[in-house]
Amino acid sequence: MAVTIREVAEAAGVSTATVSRALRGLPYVDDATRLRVLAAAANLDYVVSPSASRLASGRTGSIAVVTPFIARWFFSTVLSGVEQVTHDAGLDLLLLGVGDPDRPSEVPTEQRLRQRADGAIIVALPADDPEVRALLNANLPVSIVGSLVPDVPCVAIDDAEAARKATAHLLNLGHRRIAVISGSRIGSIYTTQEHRYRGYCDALSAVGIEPDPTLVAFGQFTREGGEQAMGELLNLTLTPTAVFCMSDEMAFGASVALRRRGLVAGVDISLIGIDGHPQSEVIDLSTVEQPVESMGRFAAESLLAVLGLTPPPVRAPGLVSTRLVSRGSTASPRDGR
Amino acid sequence: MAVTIREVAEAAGVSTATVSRALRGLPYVDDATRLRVLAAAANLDYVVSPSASRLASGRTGSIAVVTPFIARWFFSTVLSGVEQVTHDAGLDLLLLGVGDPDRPSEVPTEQRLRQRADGAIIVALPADDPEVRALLNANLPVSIVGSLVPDVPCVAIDDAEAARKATAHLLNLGHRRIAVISGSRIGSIYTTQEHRYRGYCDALSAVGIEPDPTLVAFGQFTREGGEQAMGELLNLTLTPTAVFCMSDEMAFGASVALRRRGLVAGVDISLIGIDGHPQSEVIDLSTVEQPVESMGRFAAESLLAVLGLTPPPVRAPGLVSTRLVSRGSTASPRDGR
DNA sequence: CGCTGCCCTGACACCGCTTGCAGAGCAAGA
DNA sequence: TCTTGCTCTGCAAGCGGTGTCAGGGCAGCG
Repeated sequence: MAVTIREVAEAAGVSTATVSRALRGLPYVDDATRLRVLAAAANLDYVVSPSASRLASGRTGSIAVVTPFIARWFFSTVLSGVEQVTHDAGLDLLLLGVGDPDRPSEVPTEQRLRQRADGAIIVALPADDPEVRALLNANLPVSIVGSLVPDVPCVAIDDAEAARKATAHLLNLGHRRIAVISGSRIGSIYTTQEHRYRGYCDALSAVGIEPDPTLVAFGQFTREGGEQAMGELLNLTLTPTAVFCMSDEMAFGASVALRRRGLVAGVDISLIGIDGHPQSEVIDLSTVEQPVESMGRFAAESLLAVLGLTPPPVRAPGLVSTRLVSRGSTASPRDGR
Repeated sequence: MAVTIREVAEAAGVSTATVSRALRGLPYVDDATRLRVLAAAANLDYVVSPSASRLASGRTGSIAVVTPFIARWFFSTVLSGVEQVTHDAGLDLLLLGVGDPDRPSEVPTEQRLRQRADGAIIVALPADDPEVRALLNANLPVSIVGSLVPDVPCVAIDDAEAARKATAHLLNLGHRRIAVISGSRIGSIYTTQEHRYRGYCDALSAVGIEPDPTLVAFGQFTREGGEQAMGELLNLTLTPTAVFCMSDEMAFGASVALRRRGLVAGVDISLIGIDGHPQSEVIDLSTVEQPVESMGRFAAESLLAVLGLTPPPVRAPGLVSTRLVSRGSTASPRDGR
């Protein structure tokens, strides 16, 4: 069926071992021989069988991305960054969803992962989940996007700082009653929201404001959730003059809630998110931008480096910086509020 | 290192052949034996080596998604649908980007694809591109999202009809000078825009309006492109009263252009897109919705059926229906315009 | 001229699993 | 009792590469 290394060997008049060496650019192959082999291979449209190669060498030539979501902007953008790198490096990219993210028992086991990839990129999975931890402890090369774990290459933003920036921006505009739309009420395994909540509190405390628990709503990091959370905040007797949303998507939902009540973001209530989602510009939403695609690229590059396939990237892993983008959705509070 | 089938065989007191059969649920294995094997395997944390299994059986147990984009909403949403299905079926999902989409010479060759996947899902790639065509002609099981190709399982919307719906909606509201924001000026290999342009023209012709070439702008199917295209339309001496954008993302850009000039969609100019992008609700954009995630799921299910892994899906492949969603961005033209 | 050491090459034993084939055991039918 | 036909199991030959090892050729050196 498919053309095998043996046929190439025969066509080039050498042994299969030599073909293997020539094709992979190993040393100790005469230039003339190598050329003959390359020509024969090209001539026959030969492609090495990855299965055979994997079996024999133990290397899979592919890396896995383990992620709880695929369609959401943050995740697909990370994925896109990863793909650019793996594509250029000639590696296969295996996409492993985690199934229902609220029941993360679907994290692939180390054995399963190791059998199909040389390394894995873990996107925004909680490092203290037992299954994730098991993966990290296993000596499978891993690179992480979205949280910091000691002794593992990571890319993440400083969640607390990003939240502080956003909240401080609102404070600087003169807001004092600032609500926050967080993820889920129950202590989620995802730590992002806790860090961001801390940053929010820190910013308030810094100007002597006591965080008000009634000004916390929960939006599940989804647009719909953000919409509902904003609805709840608007039902308070004393409504906030500004809302810090822990993600742009929730801010989008919040802006829908505002519109439904005839309110305008940046006029009646200020709104800020975190992400730098492309749509934030569309609705003129202030936000704290994070370089998501390069984070994906960087995670992949770090992993390749760990695998010894490339020299290590110039920048050291760790925290990447965020940037406040002030747009029309944030303004000083109106008089009398 | 890893546990092999031999160790399981030994632990269960049977041959490797029996282990293989028992684990895969093949017939002709005594129930008691099967149970013993299963227990031994579980006990040892055994996972079959996919490389070995692939090499021996010729089946890879994985399917490939070939796509020009990953981060864009339509594509990541399709991908998400596909992943749900492959995940449930226990198949590996290989993600193959096409590199720079304007130079689609990076479409993987049949040989390369066949070596690493049992079948492929091709997302929104032009069926008349020579490399894509080569893939389709090869007898590798394939399923297509986004265009219709004879004798291949496909899911797509009727692009012309969707465009007709959108345009007719504007016409019904009383608009007569309706512009269109298309993809790229040069005859792109992607046929989507041609079909949608035809639908636009058809709708106009149906009410006796001659399509006006000066009312066509090009937005590359990106937000930025849509913004620029709308800018051009607004610079016309005789500006349109409504604009049909061939995608929601371009409509998002268009709405930014409007805002920058202090215009309001649905008041000064009507705007409609195609997609049903979740953000369309956020900016109150009228659109023609397509069921993107289920399209991905359906493509995957069809492929599994072709591979003989599942019974064929109930619904026949082909065109899926779209739904006009009328929102605030479309309204009757103001008097005097 | 013989020896050493370096290139280059081929033979061949795996890698871990699947599968065709053959054989054993056993029940049913002749 | 002897076939016949099942069910169940093991043997062993691959699948298509990789990597170790040994060997041949040849230049350099004593």
